[in-house]
Amino acid sequence: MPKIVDAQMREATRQRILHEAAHEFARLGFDQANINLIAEQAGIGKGTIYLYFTNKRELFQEMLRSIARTHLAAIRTALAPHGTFQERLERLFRAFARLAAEDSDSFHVSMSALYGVNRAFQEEASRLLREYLAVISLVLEESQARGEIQVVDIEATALQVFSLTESYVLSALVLGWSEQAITSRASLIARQVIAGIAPSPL
Amino acid sequence: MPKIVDAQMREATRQRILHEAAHEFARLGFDQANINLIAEQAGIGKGTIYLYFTNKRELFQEMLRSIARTHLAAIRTALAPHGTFQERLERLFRAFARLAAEDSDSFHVSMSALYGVNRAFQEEASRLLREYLAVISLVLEESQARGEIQVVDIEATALQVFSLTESYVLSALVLGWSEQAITSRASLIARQVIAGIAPSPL
Amino acid sequence: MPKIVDAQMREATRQRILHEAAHEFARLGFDQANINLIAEQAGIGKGTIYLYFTNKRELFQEMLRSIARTHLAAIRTALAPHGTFQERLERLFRAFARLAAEDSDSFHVSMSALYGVNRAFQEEASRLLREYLAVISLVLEESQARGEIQVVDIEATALQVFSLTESYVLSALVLGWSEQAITSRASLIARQVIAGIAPSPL
Amino acid sequence: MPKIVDAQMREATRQRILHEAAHEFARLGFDQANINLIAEQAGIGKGTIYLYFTNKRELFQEMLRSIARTHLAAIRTALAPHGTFQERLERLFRAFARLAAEDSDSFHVSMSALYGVNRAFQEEASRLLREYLAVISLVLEESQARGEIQVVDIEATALQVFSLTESYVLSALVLGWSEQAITSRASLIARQVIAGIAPSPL
DNA sequence: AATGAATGAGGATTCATTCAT
DNA sequence: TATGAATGAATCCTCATTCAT
Repeated sequence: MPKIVDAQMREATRQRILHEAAHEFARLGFDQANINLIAEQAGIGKGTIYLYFTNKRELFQEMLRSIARTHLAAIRTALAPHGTFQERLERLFRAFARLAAEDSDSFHVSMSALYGVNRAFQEEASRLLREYLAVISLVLEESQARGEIQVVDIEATALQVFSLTESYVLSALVLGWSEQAITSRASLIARQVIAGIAPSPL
Repeated sequence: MPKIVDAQMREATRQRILHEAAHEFARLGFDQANINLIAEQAGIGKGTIYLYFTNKRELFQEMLRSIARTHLAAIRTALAPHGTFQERLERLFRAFARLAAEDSDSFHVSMSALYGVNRAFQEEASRLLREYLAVISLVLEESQARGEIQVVDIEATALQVFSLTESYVLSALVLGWSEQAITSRASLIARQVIAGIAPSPL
Repeated sequence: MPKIVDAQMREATRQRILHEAAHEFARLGFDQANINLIAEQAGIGKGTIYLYFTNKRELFQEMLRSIARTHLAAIRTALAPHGTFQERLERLFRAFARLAAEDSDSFHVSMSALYGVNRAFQEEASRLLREYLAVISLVLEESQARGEIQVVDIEATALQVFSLTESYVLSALVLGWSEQAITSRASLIARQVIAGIAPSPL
Repeated sequence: MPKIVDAQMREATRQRILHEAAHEFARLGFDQANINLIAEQAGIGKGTIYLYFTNKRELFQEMLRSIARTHLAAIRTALAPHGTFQERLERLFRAFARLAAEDSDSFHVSMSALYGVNRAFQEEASRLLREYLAVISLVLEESQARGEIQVVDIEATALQVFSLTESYVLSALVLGWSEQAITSRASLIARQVIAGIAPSPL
């Protein structure tokens, strides 16, 4: 069955390229990243990369989608429907902190796409953000149905939750905080989100 | 007094360059932005830009500092010591929304520097972030002294406030929300921040 | 054996670049010489030149070394240890005249490096000059050992010999003399050098 | 008589420009030399230089002619018709060594024009060389008329004399010899020239 | 399929020169 | 006459992409 082996090899190479691409794009940004270097670090010839991806831009977008899939999976797992709403939020927060710590390349690249100025990728980044929000919104709706919280504007609230997790983690990274320091605040943040969503009288 | 006129002209030109630079850098990012085009749009020759800024990099940094000054001024005004803590926070949130709406170029560029991957400007961006946080921290300390809130970790809390304002606003921009839509939630966000800072028992 | 062919092709291309470079550098000098034009005249794309040489400067230095090797080989052949000292000197003089006539580009470039003001290459040029002098010095020592001449200061004398050959030839070129006109004086120059070295009483 | 004062001032400024130009051209060569810097060091505005010289090229040529005049004057003085032919030659040799030591800028610039590759100035340099040779030729003719020497080809001999002085001095400079070391060989060189010109039987 | 030598578009920067003051 | 701010032509070099092998 050489075909299957070939297909596996091909997929393995593809993943290796995506991995090294993430590393380089995270390190230098889209423009400064060097295709030749990515190929070299992936252990293939520089021409070969074009057998897997149309061009640099396409490589970047595929890498972005790949990262998005990983992140979304982590988000979905974290938000799995067991435990209280607060526990689910805490898990989400910790998941982000872990992602940022374990694969900071992916995290940086993803953030850069979202907030970076290169409008060329804004559309893709926007789609990415909407997917994130969709997952969070789903949880909000569930929790509302269960009477755990009471939300007026689901989308806006989802955005708040997102801001309070991904952006908080990123800012902390920029300031050089440890994963430990970030995670230790998970519970507080979760409580704060809930407080903001279902405010008790001041 | 031709000297004053000249100095005024010079400053006007400098500002025009900075403005167009912000536009281009916001549109295309640092690498893709074209110095020649910036000069052209500023109505000057391409060599002239180098009479005002040492090189492309310096232009970018100066533009960043210029934007930071504007943003910091807006932050300081918004956080001026009158009204309750919640009112001050609301004003801060509205100020950010307004900045983002009125000069989205500046906002994007500033965010890109903070969260973008171009490590070349990370140091400057980090300094910028610290300045933002310093202003917010000051207000937190004041409010704590007045007994309005009770904060354990000032710096971490300031970061939360920052995340919940600037990042929220930016995400909303990415999603294409109107300033109206963003501003209308100012009160809620402010309440949420306070809830997170001085949590009432759940 | 495509490898050998490739290596041959590569070396051929390299030589073609060096040749055209010598032509352009001789025509316009280091600064005015145009890399793009050199590439074009060598029949390759402008990027290709950088696959063979790091940069313009490196190209110039390599070209200089290449010329130096050729000149040194000619000098060594001319000074081969057969015939009288005067005959060897005559051969040296004729060799220089021939070099200047056959590849005036190389000759000009080499002289320019020695006497030109571009300090950037002075170190390399100085090394080049010392190599020339070393070869001549060797012959002087041999001839002295054989009792043909009597020299007090070998290095200074070598410099004299060098001046009276290379510089004389170059000046003649500047004045537009023919190789014929230059060569016809070889015998006289050789005699003069010997007279200066081993002066008979006036 | 403000006119005379003005004319004097103008001439003084012109000389200052020429002096600084020689310094810069000697230091960096024609292309790398910076007009602005020359103006600055001459204590005038960068526009002013164009009130004295049409353009950079013209400035260089004027500077060359100015240097040539100085050198020719030194040559003529050295070769003044008193003393034996050998004494006159010795004075010539010492004069060159002194010129090279006292105003190395001029010496380098002049050599660079003669032997440098920038063909743009070759015509001017050639003219310069011919003037040098004309003066030397005159002396040769005189000395021949007096029966001091016997020369077959005046022009070629003049070129030999020139090579043995200017080029020797320059080569010595390149090798870092002191003026002392160079001058001390004046007598020997002069004798050698005469030996070459009026060879006694070997 | 894999390779990497060759390509050339693209752009930041310098600096001689102009000209309004 | 003197100035220097403004100009833009000119060019080295990088690197994504192609294509012959």
